[in-house]
Amino acid sequence: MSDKKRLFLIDAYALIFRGYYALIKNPRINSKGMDTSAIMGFMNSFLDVIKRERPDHLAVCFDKGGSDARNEMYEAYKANRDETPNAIRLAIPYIEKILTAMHIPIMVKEGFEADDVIGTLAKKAEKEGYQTFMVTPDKDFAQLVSENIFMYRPVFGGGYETWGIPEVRKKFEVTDPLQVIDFLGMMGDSSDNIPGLPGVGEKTAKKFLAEFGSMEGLLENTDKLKGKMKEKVEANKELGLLSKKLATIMLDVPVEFNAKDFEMSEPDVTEVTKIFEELEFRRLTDNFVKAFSIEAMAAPGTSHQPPSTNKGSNNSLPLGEMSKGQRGQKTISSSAGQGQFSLFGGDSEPSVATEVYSSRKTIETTEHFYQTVQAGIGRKLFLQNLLKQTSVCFDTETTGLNPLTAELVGIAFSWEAGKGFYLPCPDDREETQHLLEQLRPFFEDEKIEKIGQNLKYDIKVLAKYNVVVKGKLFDTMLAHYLINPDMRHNMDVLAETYLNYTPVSITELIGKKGKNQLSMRDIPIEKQTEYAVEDADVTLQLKEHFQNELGEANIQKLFDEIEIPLLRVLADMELEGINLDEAFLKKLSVELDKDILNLEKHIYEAAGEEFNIASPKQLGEILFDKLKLIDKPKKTKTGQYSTAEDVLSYLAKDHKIIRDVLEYRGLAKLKSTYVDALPEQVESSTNRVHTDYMQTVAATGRLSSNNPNLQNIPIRTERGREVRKAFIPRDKDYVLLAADYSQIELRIIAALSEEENMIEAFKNGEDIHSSTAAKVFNISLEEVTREQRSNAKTVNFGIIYGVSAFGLSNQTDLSRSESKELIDTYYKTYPKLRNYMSEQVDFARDNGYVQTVLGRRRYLKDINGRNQVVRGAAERNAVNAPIQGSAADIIKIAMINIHKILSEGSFKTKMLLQVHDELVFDVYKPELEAMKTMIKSEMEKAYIMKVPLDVEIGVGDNWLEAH
DNA sequence: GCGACCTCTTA
DNA sequence: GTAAGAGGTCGCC
Repeated sequence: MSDKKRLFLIDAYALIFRGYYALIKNPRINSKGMDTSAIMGFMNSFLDVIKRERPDHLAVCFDKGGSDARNEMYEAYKANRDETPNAIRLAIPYIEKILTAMHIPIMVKEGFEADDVIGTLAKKAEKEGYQTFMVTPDKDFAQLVSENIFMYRPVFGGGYETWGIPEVRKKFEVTDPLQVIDFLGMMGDSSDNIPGLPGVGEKTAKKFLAEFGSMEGLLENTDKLKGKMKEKVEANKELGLLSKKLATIMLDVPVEFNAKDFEMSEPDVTEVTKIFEELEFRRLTDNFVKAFSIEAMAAPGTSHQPPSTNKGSNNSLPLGEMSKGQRGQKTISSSAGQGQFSLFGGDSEPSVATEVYSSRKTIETTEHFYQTVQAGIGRKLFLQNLLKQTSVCFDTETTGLNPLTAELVGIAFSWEAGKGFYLPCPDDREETQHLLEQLRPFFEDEKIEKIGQNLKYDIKVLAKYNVVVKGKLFDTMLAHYLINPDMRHNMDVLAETYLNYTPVSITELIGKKGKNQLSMRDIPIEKQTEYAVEDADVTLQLKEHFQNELGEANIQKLFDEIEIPLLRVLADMELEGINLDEAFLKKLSVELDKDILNLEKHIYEAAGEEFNIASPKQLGEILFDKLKLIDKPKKTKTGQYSTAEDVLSYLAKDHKIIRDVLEYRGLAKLKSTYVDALPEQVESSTNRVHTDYMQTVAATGRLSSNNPNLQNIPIRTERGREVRKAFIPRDKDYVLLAADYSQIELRIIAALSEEENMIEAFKNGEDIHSSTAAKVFNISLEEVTREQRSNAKTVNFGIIYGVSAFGLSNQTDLSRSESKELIDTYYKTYPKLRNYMSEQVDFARDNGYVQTVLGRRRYLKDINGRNQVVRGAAERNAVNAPIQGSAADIIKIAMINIHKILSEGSFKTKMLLQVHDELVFDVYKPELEAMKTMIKSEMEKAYIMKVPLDVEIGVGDNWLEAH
């Protein structure tokens, strides 16, 4: 890098938009319901640039009031851009506030776009001998690139690329970056509403530039063109010249480049931290500190003093002193000078940095009394005291995350905020068992309420020691899931959000996961105590917080009668596991391998070379660049060719290679995801597969399953279905029983909407899709064709998801207008269904949430949003969440009741799996008839509505047969 | 080794 | 159009 001074000019809006849309699928929402994606996205990029580049000079440039000049030239200019999303408009003042607090120069010029401001400044700085980096993803800026002016472009997937003259030449196939203007003028830009020349796209524009060098060159030489293109270009000369003007970044904005104004200076750390905390940003504080500490190094004289700390001042407790000694060295308050805090050189420790600047409380700034209880008289007294309590929070510490194999390391207890006890477990398993026998009276006391975060885990761990946790339970994770299902529920987040407290981080304690990660057992007992008791203490405090909120949102009943009892049910199912026929899968794997190799051979032959078929990138290049199977291949959002199923299926009938690729894909997926992966997941200690049900992940109230996911085992295709044969009963005395709710979601929507036409059909036991077809097409049930039924079925499902004519036509052979007609007739047939749907949307608009039959809520923050797309999604959620969620509620009730009957009746039959509308059981053969009746009846009467629920029972020697 | 992206599996 | 989890590739650190 040359020793020239460097200026970074940041295109604020471009980075804000990019940040916002990058997170659109998974927007960051804080506890106040504010969408902070745009702020977060922008700040991440911004701090990243500073951290990477340590610029001497920089400015962030905003637009204000749009470009007067361009609006004058062309009134449609940027007119039909989508309206700025609300979240972005709200973000701007925050971003300005943060930048101001950071003392970052902000450039705005009323009546000019940021492009023009940046362009003008870049050129002026160049004259002063600066190297300028324009930080923007917007390719329009390429026209400004020169020997000393560069584009600094964030790329998807992280990192940046610098575009100098060679890069621009290559990207745009031009000799001079100025030709980028001609390029943009020719092909136009829909997002900026630059019209461009009709019929000219990227390819043609490049061709024209290569031949004529510029827009003017092209327009003077239209006689060299032929056919349609000639006519079009000649007819649009004016438009071409205008487009070029619109695409030209102006270099005469009345702004001055005074180097002094662009110098980096010391930020107001307290203020920045305050704003971040208000927004509930956590990791960003790390990044901020990191980015600016480096700058402190580069510019001696600036130093960053932390806000006043009272660290350690009131720590008179023994444990506090221990930790003070451990941590003192890392904190700035104990270091002599500013150099100490430099993170220069790469050995940075972000978590430490956060601590220094955060005003959040930590174990070091909070008075606490955490005590280690060793064997002997102390423990005896502790146990006596423990049994006197009515409500106790506990937390187990183990050697790992798998409760089947993890060993207890210690147990923490707390029943008063700020206080708690830790009982370390001996390394020896038998001695630990002995300790647990002493604790058994506590755990099995029905009268003592047990509080915890993710109690399912602790209950499973203790079950392995034959200890049953009895009595009332309060799980803070479940409570928060009901309070706000769209947020995350891990304890660190909850503590920071609700208690303004940062708990000791587990990674700080045992290291990042991977080769060097320690086990809790390797940590000194004093440290274990701090960490474990803090968890119990924090959880106890969270409980106080959440208890009130449950009442306020009317979800107490749902919590007490569904989620809490279900936790025990799930723990039992997970501990039970399911038997897997490994030999069968092994055989299947060999067969698949043979077929895959064969397909590979055919594909390589057709392609004329060997390549990685599993790489969408390589596959796309072979199919569309080399074999040119199609003129205009569809691209993904990252600019790769799309090789997705629907794209390829469309081509399949004409090309054998495509059919082979699709089959290859199917088989490879099957093999890697299921046939080969499942045997790996067999738990050696039980010889069974134990999935982990997540009770707080799905925003609608459904469960999810992982390690392995047993809720997506193939069934649709013949080859895939084979995998189900590998799920088998415990032994020859057992069979598998599968019980499925038939059309539960449609029944729910029929019942909730009180749509008589549909209710009657269900009551009469009609095939609902045929019945719908008969009504919609106005024919008798007997006259319904397969195609009509199939279309009716698609609409029925579509309704549940909030269908559009567009979506429907994509899924059927129907055209867009036929789809629209079908939907219209459908609504006429079932008028109350439509009413119900709009009622849900209205309810959400008025209340901000929708709810299920049991009152489970889902908050829809975008329901009154201005952005069409985002609001549309919220409206579909308003329709779908109560349906999907009510179905989830109902099967949960059934599971709880069935589990109760099975355990109280000491049946040998066990419930093993839940797949949203299906339950799978390992049934002891002598109990089979009783089970069939009991399960069907319990599931059907779990929740009584105006539509009867119907359950289909299947029995077999494997999961497939049971269907 | 980690994360983004793409693709594919289920209800 | 709703709700999930997982595997392979590829670029980044």
